[in-house]
Amino acid sequence: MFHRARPQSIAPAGGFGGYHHLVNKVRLVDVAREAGVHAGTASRALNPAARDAVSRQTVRRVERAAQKLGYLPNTVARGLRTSRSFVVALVVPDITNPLFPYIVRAAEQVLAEAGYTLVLTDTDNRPDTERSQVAAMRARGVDGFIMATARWQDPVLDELAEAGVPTVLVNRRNENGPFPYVGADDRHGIEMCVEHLKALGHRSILHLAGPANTSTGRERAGAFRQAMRAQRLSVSRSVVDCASFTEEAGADAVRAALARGAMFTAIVAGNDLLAIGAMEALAEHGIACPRDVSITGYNDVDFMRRLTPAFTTVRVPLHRMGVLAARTLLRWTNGDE
Amino acid sequence: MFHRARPQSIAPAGGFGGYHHLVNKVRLVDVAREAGVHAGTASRALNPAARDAVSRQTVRRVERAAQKLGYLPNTVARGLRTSRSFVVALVVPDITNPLFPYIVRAAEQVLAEAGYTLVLTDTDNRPDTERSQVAAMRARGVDGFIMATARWQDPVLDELAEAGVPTVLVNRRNENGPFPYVGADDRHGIEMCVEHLKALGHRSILHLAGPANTSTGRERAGAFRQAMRAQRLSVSRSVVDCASFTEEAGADAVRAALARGAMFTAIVAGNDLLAIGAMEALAEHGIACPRDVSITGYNDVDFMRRLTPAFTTVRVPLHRMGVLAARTLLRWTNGDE
DNA sequence: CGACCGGGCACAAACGATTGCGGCCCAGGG
DNA sequence: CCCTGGGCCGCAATCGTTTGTGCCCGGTCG
Repeated sequence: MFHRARPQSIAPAGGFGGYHHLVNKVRLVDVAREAGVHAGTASRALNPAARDAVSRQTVRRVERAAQKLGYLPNTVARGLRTSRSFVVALVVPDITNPLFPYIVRAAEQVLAEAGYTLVLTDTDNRPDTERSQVAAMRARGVDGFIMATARWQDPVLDELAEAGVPTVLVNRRNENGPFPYVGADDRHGIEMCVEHLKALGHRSILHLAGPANTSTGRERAGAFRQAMRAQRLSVSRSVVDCASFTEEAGADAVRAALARGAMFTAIVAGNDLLAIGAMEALAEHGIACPRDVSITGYNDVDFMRRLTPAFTTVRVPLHRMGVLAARTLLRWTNGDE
Repeated sequence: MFHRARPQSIAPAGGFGGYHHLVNKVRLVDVAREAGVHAGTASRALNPAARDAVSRQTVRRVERAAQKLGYLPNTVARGLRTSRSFVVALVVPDITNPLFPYIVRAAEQVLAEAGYTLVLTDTDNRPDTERSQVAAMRARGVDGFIMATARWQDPVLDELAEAGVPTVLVNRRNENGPFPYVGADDRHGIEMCVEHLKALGHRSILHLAGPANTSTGRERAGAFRQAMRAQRLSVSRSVVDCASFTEEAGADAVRAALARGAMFTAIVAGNDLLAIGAMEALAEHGIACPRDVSITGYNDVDFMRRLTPAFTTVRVPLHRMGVLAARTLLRWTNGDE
């Protein structure tokens, strides 16, 4: 049950008027004049990489002047000249999916620390908005992309590859591209689920596979089949495909499986959301979750452990993935290697 | 229970090498040459606002040429000349707080549609990183800020106000500033909670108040007192402060209240997370949640309804808040009013 | 003593788009 | 026939920073 709050919007009386953009009027020339040198010299003095072309004292004078005037370099002008923006774009399919905020947050911290800025774009799971957003970011001159939206066959990634834009894939990857990929070892995770369920005595296990156009979907499915065989368990008709990584898709898949009379005592879901959907569908048929059927999830989204019953799930090092993805991209854009 | 997945990172053999930045080599001059006109003319032809200074046919020729060459205007150069970046910064305290992704997503959609780009910065609830991030964004020349981090007394906001940077507050606001604010009507929401609990027969109600340096914390507390008085219920010693909007703080507050022998049959929590923490602390004392004590939350964070027991909570129109905040900022930066 | 060298700095050309200004041409009116 | 006016377009300055080039000067070596 919930109550609904009234929205509210307070505007200051008299509108917005009265502000002029008086921000940051001090340019490099001003600093140079204050220090009594030419702008070019001031530029070198402030640039650690070119600082050795300037005398010790001049560096100090310029620094002091910059400090005094509160100089902030104009990133736009610099970007125009150097064709580097120190901006990277992070593209996610849906930021409200609790999986992504952790990645976003981690990447942003690493990038900010390195002097980069992160722009976020949410594609709402739509390939066409993904395409247009990526184009917009490229026009904006971002230094690179972290893509969390990879599909197994992904034209957008192909274009990025062809254009040679520094790009790192996270969480999902495409079939064959040149891009570095940062993700968890799904094979191992699924393996653990199957072993866990077998140890509990289960023999007939169903897998709810994520969409086949995502690497996570197909790889977990493949891992499931392999793990089942390794455990000498039957895999015939034990994998059912889900249209997307959502609760609805999970519920639908389970309903379909029940309708065709599938027999199982446990479910390995490709995703936490699928697991929740599965549980709901089972409940519709009077099947209780830990009692009649065991379910494992995937991702260990934070609230999983607060649910009743608590799910067994695979924890994915989301924070570390974000960190790693950002670092990998930085190594690339900074030209190391 | 959870299993832990091994992290994994796949780098393409041979490193990153082999890419050169051959992206978007076509400039306005190229388009102009293709169309047989001067760059200035091409610029006007492509700019809807200046298009009427160019003949019908020239516009067509330029457009065709741009299309053919795949011209994308260089946003950086444009930004340098016009001193507008078409970028707005959205500052959140913690993106993993499930409250914010909805706002982020909504704002980003509105902004993208208007040709703007959203840069996200997560301050990790630290005022100093907030300050430095805002400075960095300003140097980058963003057109405006959407701030979701407002504290009741907030020097960063004061600086933005003094500098005249277009800024809109969302979800939280500061004590007295000139900035438009978009949020829900907390007073009304809390009122509904109190009425709801009273209708259930509760007379001794405890309020877990959020931090006093946030508007949401203090306003909900004020609303609680007012609503209690309106219902002719006692408010003496019925408000207990929490250090932050976290489960731990909620649990601590309830433990403290129990320790000092507070009597209550219901709790109005300032936040869903506080509500969860409260429930856990009660459970420690053998107090069951819907049976012995009723709890209401606030925000209707998505998973609240999956918890057992399901909480009564106040749904806040997060999406609409994001939309409204973005629109408000756009009106400002576009100079309307 | 002249030539050479190199540190330290000024000069000016980029980067790519926008925009005020002025010139050209043609039509229409005096 | 000349002048004017307006539509259309080219010219060049401009945004603020980076960076290649070259001058100047003091010192050292032959």
